[in-house]
Parts: sequence; C-alpha cells; structure tokens
Amino acid sequence: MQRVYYKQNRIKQLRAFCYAAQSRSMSRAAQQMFLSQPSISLLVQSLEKELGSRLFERHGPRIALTNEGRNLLELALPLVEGFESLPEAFRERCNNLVTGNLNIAAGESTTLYLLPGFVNRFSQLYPHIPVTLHNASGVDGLALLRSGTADFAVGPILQIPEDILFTPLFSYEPVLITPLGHPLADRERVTLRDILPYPLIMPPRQMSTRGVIDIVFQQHNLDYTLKMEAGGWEVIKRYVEMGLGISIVTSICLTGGEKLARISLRTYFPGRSYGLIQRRGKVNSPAARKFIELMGPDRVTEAGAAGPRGRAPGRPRRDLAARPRTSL
DNA sequence: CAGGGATACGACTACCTGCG
DNA sequence: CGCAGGTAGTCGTATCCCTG
Repeated sequence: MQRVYYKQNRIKQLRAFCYAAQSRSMSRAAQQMFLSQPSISLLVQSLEKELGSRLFERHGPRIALTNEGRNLLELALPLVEGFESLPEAFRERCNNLVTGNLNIAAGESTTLYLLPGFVNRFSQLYPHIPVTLHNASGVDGLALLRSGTADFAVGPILQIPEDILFTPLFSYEPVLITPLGHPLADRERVTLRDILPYPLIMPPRQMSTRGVIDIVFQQHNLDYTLKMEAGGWEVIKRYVEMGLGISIVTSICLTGGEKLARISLRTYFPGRSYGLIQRRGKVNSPAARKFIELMGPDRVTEAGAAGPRGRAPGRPRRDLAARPRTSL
C-alpha cells in the first residue's frame, strides 16, 4: 500500500506548491525550501491527493498550473506569505516597531521625481530599514513583483494584468516647455499648429511618450519639426533651457526649479496616472504597509481591498479618476 | 541528448506502547 | 519512571522516464 506523506503539514505542502507555481519548477522550489527535488514532488503530490485535484500539468521537464492550481494559488499565496511574515508582524505588534527591509520597483522618472520625498520621509521615520529601489518598469517591474523580489511597484501602467492591482495616486499632465523669453512662453494656451514653426527636442522613438506625441500630431494631419532626440527628461529640459528647441514632456519631470515656461497641452494629449502596483492578494510586509501609508494614508488596506482616495499636500496632483486608467 | 519530474528505497528521527 | 522495540513520517540518493 502506498504511504501517505506529509500528514498534518499543510503549510509545508502549500509552501512547496506556491514556490513551484511561482518559479514554474519543482527543482527551484526545492532550492528555496532547502529540500531535495523529490521531496517537493512528494509534497505537491500529497496535496493533489488530499484535494483530489491535479494542480500541475506535467510535460516532461515542464510544469504548468492547471485551472484548479491557479485557484489554489490565489487562496494559498496570502496564507504562505502571511505565515512567513509572521515574525515581523509579531515584532511589530509587540514592540510597535517596523522591521525588515523594503524593495520597490520603479522606472527612472518615478524614482527620480516621485519617490524621493516619500523615501526621504520613510528613512527618517524608519532609519533602520534598508530601502532598495529596483530600476525596473513595465514587464521587468511586474516580473520583480511576481517573483516577490519587490514588495510593490510604483509608476504608470499600460495594461493591467489579471493578477495585478493598480491604484492610481497621482496624475500628471502633458506640458509644452519652452525657454524663457520664447515667443510661446507667455501664452496661456497654444494649439498644435502654434507649435509647428518651432523645432522640437524629443525623447527617442521607442519611448511611449514619443509614440503618443507622434500619434496625436498624425491624427491632426500635422508634421512637427524634429530638432534633436535626447534620452531622459533632465537632458531634454537642459537643452530647452539652452534655447536649442522646445519640447513636450509629462509634468512629473518639472520640479519648479527649471528656467522654463510651461504651457498645458491637456486639450491634445492624455494625462498620465502614476500609482501603486501590487500583486493581487499579496500580504504586505509591515515596512511595505508603512510606505504605502505615507504615499496615501487611506491605502493601508491589503491589495485587493483599496479604500477610498484622499488628497495629499505637495506638488503631485492626487488622481481624481475613480477607475484605474490605462495610461499611454 | 539534456533537463527536470517521478519513483523506489533506505536512513534517520520522533513518537507510541509495553514491560520491568 | 525509564528503556527497548515498533511504527510512521520525512527526506535524501540513485535511478528511471518523459519531453523538447
């Protein structure tokens, strides 16, 4: 008769299952749990046997979650993460102290313009907690989130996958920037046609912002003059300040210290929402919860149960949109 | 053929039970 | 109560087997 393994060791079964599901490999799950591959295989099999469901489809060396497996992962992941963060949560409750470390995934503009104030405040409040900013946006940022390397991500998001929760926090508007004294500098409003006589300094073509600008001009059957391409908002602002051209940027990069005139182009270009990007159902570490609290005091709830929006002081405008907007 | 999951089997350990 | 033997659970190694 076949032996029944791992009786009454549900959390171990679930850890093995979650690690295997996340890494799509029993061997890697074994490394994470400091066990051998057969042990993980047996743990998963015992779980399948007890639940009476196949959790993985096995194709030789490849494993993939079944529908039942995906359902179980949604249920099990918060339990496993909650179990693993128990010591930190316990210390926090006993001593009212936040411990651990904080990993945030964010793109360059978010790291440069949006996060510094929050990171500074966090470091003052919790100087003993090391903060790591992972320079990763888009799919790279999501990968860090899914692997658990990042506690959460901050930034805009183009399409929101099913397993991801996006909470918009700040919105930024498209802005025309010109050197001081430029013929357009004193205008309250400008049309796309007004821009045409002046050459533009633009981000490279692969940047999403550039794509949007090109599309909008095309939609109006207009052709702008390209003066130069430059990577990075700081570089573009510098060259506009020098009088080499004008540019269209997202207001996130304007800190107020620039010697530039700025005119809103909201009429023509979409705004951009920056917000909190979390994995659905993830239990945040105490440190992550505290940072999210700083970004929006009413957002301390776990992913999947975000509360109502508030308004915070400071330069970035709180996003007033009720629904997550797919930004461009 | 290589990589990786599945299986067989044995070692180790904890716990239970019976006996002195 | 303490010890010895039995039993069950866990995990490792070796090896098989399947798929790309």
